[in-house]
Amino acid sequence: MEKRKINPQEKIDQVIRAARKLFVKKGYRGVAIPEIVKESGVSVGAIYLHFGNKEKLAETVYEVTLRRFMGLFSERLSGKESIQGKLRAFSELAFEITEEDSEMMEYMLSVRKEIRSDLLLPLCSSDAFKEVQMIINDGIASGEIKSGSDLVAAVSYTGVIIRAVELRLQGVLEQPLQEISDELIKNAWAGIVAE
Amino acid sequence: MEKRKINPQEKIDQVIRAARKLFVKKGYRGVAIPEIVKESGVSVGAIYLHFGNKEKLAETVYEVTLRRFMGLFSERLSGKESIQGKLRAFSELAFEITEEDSEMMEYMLSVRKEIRSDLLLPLCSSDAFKEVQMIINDGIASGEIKSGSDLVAAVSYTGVIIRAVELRLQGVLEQPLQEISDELIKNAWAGIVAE
DNA sequence: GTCTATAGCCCGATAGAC
DNA sequence: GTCTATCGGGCTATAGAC
Repeated sequence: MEKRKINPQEKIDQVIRAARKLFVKKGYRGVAIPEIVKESGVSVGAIYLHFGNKEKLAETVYEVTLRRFMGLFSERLSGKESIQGKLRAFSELAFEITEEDSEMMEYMLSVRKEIRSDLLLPLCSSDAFKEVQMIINDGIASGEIKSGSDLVAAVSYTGVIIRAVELRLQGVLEQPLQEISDELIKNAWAGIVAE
Repeated sequence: MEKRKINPQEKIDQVIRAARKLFVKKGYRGVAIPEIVKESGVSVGAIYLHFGNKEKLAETVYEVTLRRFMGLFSERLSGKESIQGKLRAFSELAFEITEEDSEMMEYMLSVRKEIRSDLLLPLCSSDAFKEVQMIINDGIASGEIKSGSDLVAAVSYTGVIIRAVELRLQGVLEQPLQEISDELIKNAWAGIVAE
């Protein structure tokens, strides 16, 4: 703890942050390694030593971001018991991240199959979506959510939330999402609640 | 009509179609001109003669696709009088294009600011979205849609529809959208209808 | 371990034959 | 008008000094 020799992990984090920022702005192929060098302050050699190549770097950025989001989501979920409360927790987390770490949210929505890697699907279609879908399954089972396809219900609910995030990031929605959070969550819920 | 000399417009269209297909698959920067040559059967020289450069080609692809979508949308809207009917027309058009010309829909959802050009916002945030918002404004004025922010209502409705399209294109939704169209449209409407 | 310098490659755009 | 051959530039990845 007292040793204070420069932490290699710190450099790695700087590279990941810089890379994500640039990927969001210009896309994977639009970002050259020398740009990441300038943005992160870490040299080309160090980047290739730690990440191997550009594609591996992108995959690491993806995994770190995904892990962080799922961690935050789990935290928020704990303690919530009602279906409605869990879905509200998901929505409010999405809104908060959008306002407080818009770069992270923008990255999650913009990751596409630009990279050859087949593993890189848009974050919000993968684990987080599955988690929401399980919550909705429970809601249908308990009768709180109207019966029908559970997938359709999940699409309907998350659609409202994610679209709001997208349009906020694009500047179409000018107020912070927290200010319209209640209205949005009410609409999303109204779409799927049992009458 | 009998002259039958090769139509230059035909070649242009082939290039546009090929370029859009490849842009969807690999992103603007991921596509090299020689690939477009191979896909379209039109030579490098001809492409540069007609489009000037790669960026202009991308802009043309964008404009042509936008114009086509807005045209189809206008057609569908004519004759519809109720607010609910107009919104249904929008939704069903989106679902139909997704199933019958998935490349066009995927392009519309995937166009990002990859190109330097500032004019290229995601299609579904621009004119089509504004059109839907006007319909919703009318609905609020007439009392069919619950009062509140008109933007929020538009976000809520289109969110359900667009998210369904996205997940269908990604293969998460396995049935054709027409089969779940009614359920989706009912959910989207339930989110914003006056009680 | 970390850097800079550069090799090697591929792309966009053009020039000039037909 | 349409083609092919090619140039210059910028990229990723590596080699070798420190």
